[in-house]
Amino acid sequence: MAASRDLLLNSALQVVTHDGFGAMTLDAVAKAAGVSKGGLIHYFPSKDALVSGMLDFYGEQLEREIEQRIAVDPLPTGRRVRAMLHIAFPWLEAGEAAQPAEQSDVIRMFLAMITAAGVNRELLAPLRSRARKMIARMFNDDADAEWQLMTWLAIDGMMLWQFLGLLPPADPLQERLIRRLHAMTKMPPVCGEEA
Amino acid sequence: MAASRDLLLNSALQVVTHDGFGAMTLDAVAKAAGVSKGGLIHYFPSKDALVSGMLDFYGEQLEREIEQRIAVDPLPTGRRVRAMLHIAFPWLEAGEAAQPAEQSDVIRMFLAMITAAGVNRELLAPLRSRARKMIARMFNDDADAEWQLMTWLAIDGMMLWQFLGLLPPADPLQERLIRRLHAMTKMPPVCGEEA
DNA sequence: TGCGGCCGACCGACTGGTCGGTATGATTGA
DNA sequence: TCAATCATACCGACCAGTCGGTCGGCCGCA
Repeated sequence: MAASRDLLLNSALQVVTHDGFGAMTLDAVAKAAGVSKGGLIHYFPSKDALVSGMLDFYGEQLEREIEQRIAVDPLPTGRRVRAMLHIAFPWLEAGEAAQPAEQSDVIRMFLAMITAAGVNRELLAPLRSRARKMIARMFNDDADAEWQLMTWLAIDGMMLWQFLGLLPPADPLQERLIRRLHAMTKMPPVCGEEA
Repeated sequence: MAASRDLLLNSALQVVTHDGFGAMTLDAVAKAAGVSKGGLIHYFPSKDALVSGMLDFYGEQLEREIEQRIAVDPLPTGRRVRAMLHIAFPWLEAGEAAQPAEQSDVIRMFLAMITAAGVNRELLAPLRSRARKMIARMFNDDADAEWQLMTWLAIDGMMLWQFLGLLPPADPLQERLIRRLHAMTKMPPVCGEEA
C-alpha cells in the first residue's frame, strides 16, 4: 500500500529531524512508524532503498509544489526561485513577521539529501539530472537566469545555516535577509533594496 | 606532539573526502594515518573529541587565512566575504579560468561541520559563537553587511551543491556565478553586472 | 488450504571504546 | 655512574553493544 510507504518515509524524516541523520537506523525508523523491522524491509528492501525513496518522494513533492506556485504567479521574472522561497518561509506571503516554523518541503528535501550523502553518495546520482533540468527550465524562463540561480544558492546556504544552528531561528536578521532575497527575485540585476 | 595530532586530523578529513562522512570510523582514520587505534585514542580520547578537534583546527585555520587576506585588501567594502571567495576559489585572483581544485580550507571546514552534525549535533555549539562574532565583525566593517552576508550564504550554497555533486566541477556556469559573486562583494547594493 | 503481508528473533560484521602491555627517553638517587 | 623509577607515546587484542539484513513462521483472508 502506498499509504504505508508514505508513513515510513515520513517516519524516516522525523527521525532525522529529531535525532540527526546519524541516528537514522532501520530499527529507529521502524519504531517511529510503529512497525516491525520486517515490515519496513517489506517496503524498502535495504537502507539504500529507503533513502532513495526519501529522495524521490520529497524531491517530487517539492517540484510539484513549485510548479503549482509558478502557475499562479503573475510576475514571470524569478517565479521559480520565488516559489522556492515561499515554500521555505510560508509566513512571507501571509505578510506577517513570525515564523512558527512548521517544517517546509525545502528543509525536508535538504535533510533527505544530506542523509543520502552520509549513507551512500551514489544515491545522489539521480539528483544530478533533476538539478540539471531545473537549471535548464530557469534559463528558459528568466532573462537573467544566473541571477536567479544565485538567489537559489543563497536560499540553500540559509538552509545549511539553519541546519547547523548557525542562525538563531527567530533572529530578525534572518527575516531581513529573506525579505531581501524575495526582492532579489523580482528585480534583477539591479537590486538590494526593499521591493 | 602537535605534529601527530595534525596528521590525525588531516587523515580524518581525508577519509571524509574520499569515502564520505559515513565512513569516518576510528579504525579508518587510524589506518589512513598509519597509526594504531590506540595511538589515535591517545590523542583524541573519543570520536567526539576527534570531530571537535577537526572543527577547531580547520575553523581557526580558515579564520586566520581570512584575516591575512583582509589585511592586504585595499578595498574596505566586502573584504571579509571576498577573502572567503578567494580562499574557496584560488584561481579567481590569478585571473585564470581553470580550477585544478586543490581542496580549499572552505570546503575542509564545510566537511568538518557536516561530519560533526552526523556524529553529535552538540559539537556544533561552539560554532555558534564563532559565527556570531564573524557576523558582528561584518556589521562593523561594512555599510551594507546584510548584502555581504547574503553573498556569504550563496558561497555556502555553492559549497553544498559542490558537495552533493549537483554542479559539475568544470562547468562554465559555475565560473560565471563565482565571478558574479566576486562582483557582488565590491558593489553593494546595486550590482549584478561584471566589475 | 493456500497465500501474501507482516512479524521479530536472530546473525555476522562492524563500531566506539578499554586495557594491559612495550619501547624510549628523561629524572632521580645512592 | 649507573641502575631504578617514572612519564610519555604508542600498540593491538579484546569487549559489549549496534548495525543492516535474513529467515522461518504467524495470521487474516480468500
